[in-house]
Formats: sequence, structure tokens, C-alpha cells
Amino acid sequence: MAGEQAPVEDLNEMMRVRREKLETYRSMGIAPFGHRYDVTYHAQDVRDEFSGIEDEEEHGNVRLAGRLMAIRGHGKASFATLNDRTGSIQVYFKLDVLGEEKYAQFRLLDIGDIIGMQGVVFKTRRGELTVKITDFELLSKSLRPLPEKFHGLKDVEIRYRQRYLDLIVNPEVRKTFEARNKTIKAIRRYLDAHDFMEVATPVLSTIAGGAAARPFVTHHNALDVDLYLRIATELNLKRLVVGGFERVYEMGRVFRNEGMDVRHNPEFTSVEIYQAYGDYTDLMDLTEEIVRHAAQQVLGTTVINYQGTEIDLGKAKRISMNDVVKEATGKDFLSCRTVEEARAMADELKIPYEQRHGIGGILNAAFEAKVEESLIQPVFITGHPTEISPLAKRNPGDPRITDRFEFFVYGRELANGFTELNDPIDQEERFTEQLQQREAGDDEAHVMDKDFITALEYGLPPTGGLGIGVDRLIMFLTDSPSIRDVLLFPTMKPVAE
RNA sequence: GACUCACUAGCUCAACUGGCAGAGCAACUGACUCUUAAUCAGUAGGUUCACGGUUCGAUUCCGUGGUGGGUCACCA
Repeated sequence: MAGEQAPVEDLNEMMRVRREKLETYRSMGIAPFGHRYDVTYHAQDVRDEFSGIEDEEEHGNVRLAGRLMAIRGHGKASFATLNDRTGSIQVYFKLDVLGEEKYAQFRLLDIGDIIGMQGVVFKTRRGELTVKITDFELLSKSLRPLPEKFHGLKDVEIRYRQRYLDLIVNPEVRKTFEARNKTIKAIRRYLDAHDFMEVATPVLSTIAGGAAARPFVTHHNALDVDLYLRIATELNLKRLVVGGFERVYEMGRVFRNEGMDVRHNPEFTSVEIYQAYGDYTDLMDLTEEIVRHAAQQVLGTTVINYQGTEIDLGKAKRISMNDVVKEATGKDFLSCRTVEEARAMADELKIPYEQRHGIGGILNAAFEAKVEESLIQPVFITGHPTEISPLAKRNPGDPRITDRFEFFVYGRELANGFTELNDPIDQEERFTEQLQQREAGDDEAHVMDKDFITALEYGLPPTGGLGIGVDRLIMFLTDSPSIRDVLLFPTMKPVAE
């Protein structure tokens, strides 16, 4: 489709015309692909500085550069719209001002061309702040027609595959990615201000641990070994806490070889944070503060409207998984003494479970089936079963559950954290259990990481850890229905040749 | 992976139970020195996603494939 090199004779009418104009410029001695241009003002600068001017008096002398988005011709005078990174501004080309030769050059311009121009600022009779152009320069000829100005570009396939077009013609898309940038900056600034050190750990490794997920596999030729793309940053970050970096975080891409839908992309951005001498309650506080801070920085409020539902990110309830399941179903799974009892409860509620599930696994299945999607307002679910939490420390009062939380908003997991398991003997047993799960057919069970055990044997201080799904947070802050709307280049199947 | 919906001009969309594929914007020609979805007159632009089938005739019906959206499954 668009994007491939087409021989000139195959081009459609509009592209042929543009190439002809390009040759016309060349024959006039004008390079259709120019060089640097000294920009002194952006569209927004003009608005900021001159919006107070009255009448049609001319003010200032400004040099702007950007893309021509519309041309409204009137014979010997024409208005046009120029877009730059700050927005758009109306510009005015006038034969009297530019002279015959320059005005003729203007008439060869197309929508989409990139122009440098200088002029004076005035207000039209209708009150529109406008730059009267005294001179201009073609900086880049655009050889393809842009999508329509009024309806924009709607075809989601083209929007994702050719994001540059989406960004040119759909201003709200630019806003979304500006909000993404603000969110990421807000998270960084908050953590930096609280003495967390940002680190970078390997994306490529021989063991993909720290989460339950299938990894992508690749091969290193020189070493002749298979390497995995990381599925989490967890284990390396905890190694760094062992090493004495008491507060570390990493914001970066992780990769999971799984299905795709509105909430999942094969590569996504997480931020994982570890705080020595803290526990999961500290990390719940931190989660709230980070989310609140990001919302304030991006939106100026913690109250969002997501897909028509008002949600206050500023306050979250806290309730244990077993209690919330009990509220929803009347069943107290943790009162079960045997798996058989738990299975009977699940059967009664018509909740499906696997044979390999213990009481904890069945409790989790009940939570997912009966509770999860109803958690619209922010809530921390705590006390996850040890069985499904192989890296979390056991609750001192009940070894069947852990000191863990998941943060839910709009029925979706936004963050996950716990008091880190720092007992190497318990950790080794948990990994061994995971291996058994793997042998029992769960190909997403955690893998054994012996060096991680070794690190724990040297001593990991009591530590709280947290992971936030950054893309999902941005979805909430930008009211985006799909994760693809907050990824500049979402994963797409290639177009068949 | 399963189900389902969609794919028509550069873009946004029409085309009844199968009967010559159309509009707006964009483009081109002309008019127009304050328009802003500028306006007015005219012109051109199509492998209707691809391949096969049914039919006198297929954008329309059937099959296979492709890509995309949604739901589910899987999964954080």
C-alpha cells in the first residue's frame, strides 16, 4: 500500500501533478527540498505575544516554519493555515506584498508542503490573528496528498501503520502522545525527588524471570546461545537492592509473547520500583502517590472520565482478596481445610478451575470470575494466595497468603506490588513448585533462577516492590479505549506482498 | 486460536430484493485582494482487498485467502 516505491508512471493524478510542480520549482532555480531555516516564533508564540493587538495594525516581524494544512485562495490574495509543533496559525499571502514572482511561487504550493516564512502580525476584520507573509521559502515539497482536512483520518489501520499521517491530521492524537510524555516525566520526577535511582538492566538474558509469561526467544550468533527478551525487570532490580542500592527503579519496555487485545501489546512499558526497609503497605501508598501525581501533572485533577465513567484516582479502598470474594459470593475460601472443600465451593458457584490449582488458585479463580471486572473505582486487593505469588513474602499470620496487592481501576490491573520474598530457602522451594507447575503443563510458570537464589543468600533487606503498567495508566489519563492508541507504533501484522 | 463485523476514488462516505459505481473534501482549468469546512462555474479521477464460483449480468450471493476492528480464549 502507500509507502512503497511506485514508478512515476504508476502514480495517480495527484502525485503526478505534485512531481511536476517539483520540477517546475527546479526549473525556476528553487530547491524543492531546502535546508535550515531560522525560526523565531511558533504559532503559539504569536498567539501569546500578539493576541492583545487591536485593529489591523501590523506588529512584529516573525519567522515561522511548518506544514501547510489548508489554502483558501482568493485570486490575488490567499489565506492558508500553517501547523507547527505548537498548533496552527493563519497566514496571509498577498500579491501586493509579495510581488508577481513570489506570488506565482506561492500558487505552486500544495497542502502538505513544509514552508519557512516571515511576516508581520495583524488581526483580520473577523478578529483572526494572522501573519501577513513578506517572504517565504519552500523547505520540503510534499509529494502525496494528505487525508481530508475536515473528517481527518479515521481508518484505524492506516492510523496505526502510518502514524505520521495520523499525527499530521488528527490533533487529538498529538495531544495523547504529549500526555504520554508528561505522564512518564511525572513518574520519573516523583521517583527522582524521593531518592529512587533509575537504572537500566538487560533486555536480553538467558533466563526470562520475574513474571508468569511466555518470552520471545532470539539467538546470539557469537555466543551461540538462545537469549530471551525480558518479561519483567524484577529479579535484576532486587539483585541491585542486594547490592546496596536501597531505592531503585526502572522504566522500560518488557516483552511478552501472548495474545493482543485492547489492553495487551506484545511490548509495553512498565515501571518497577523497589524500596528497601519498606513493605507492601508503603508501596500501596507510593502507588497512590505516583498515580495521583501523574494525574495532577497531566490533567490538573485526579478525577478522570474514562469511557463515560467518572473515576477518582485520588483515593483507593483496600480490601483482601478473600474478603472481596466473600462479599461477592458469600463463600469464605480461606476457611477451607482441604482442596476438596474449595473445589466444592467453586463448583457451587460454577467457577472453572484447573486440577493443579490448590485452595489459593481456586480463590484466585473465584476472584477473577466473580469480582475483578466489577472493580471500577480504584481499589487495592491484598492478600493474594502464596500459590499464585511465587516472589512475594508470606503473610506472617497466614502462610497461605502473601503480603501482596494489586491495584485495580475500571476492572483492570494497573499495578502489582508486594513485600519481597527475601528468604532464599523459601524462594528456592517456590521456584521448585513453579517447575512442577511447568511440568504439569503451565508453560507460563516461573523459571528457576539459581543466581537469584544466590543473591538472596547474601541477604536481601526487607523490601517492598511495585510494578505499574505505564501504558494502562496513560490510557486512563487520555481516555483511550485501546492500548494501541497510546503506543506510537503498535505491533501490527505485516501486509502481505 | 475461535466467533463476528468491515474493506468502494488520495481521504470521509453512498449505491434498494443482483441491472451501466456516486457525492463531499482533495486535485486540475477558470473567476475572485479579509477567507477560515471560503465561494462560484467547469474537468478529470475506480483491478469496488485478492483469487475462484453461481448468473445473461456480481460492489451486492457463495467459497477460499489477506488485513483491520470487536468479543471470547490465552494472558497481567
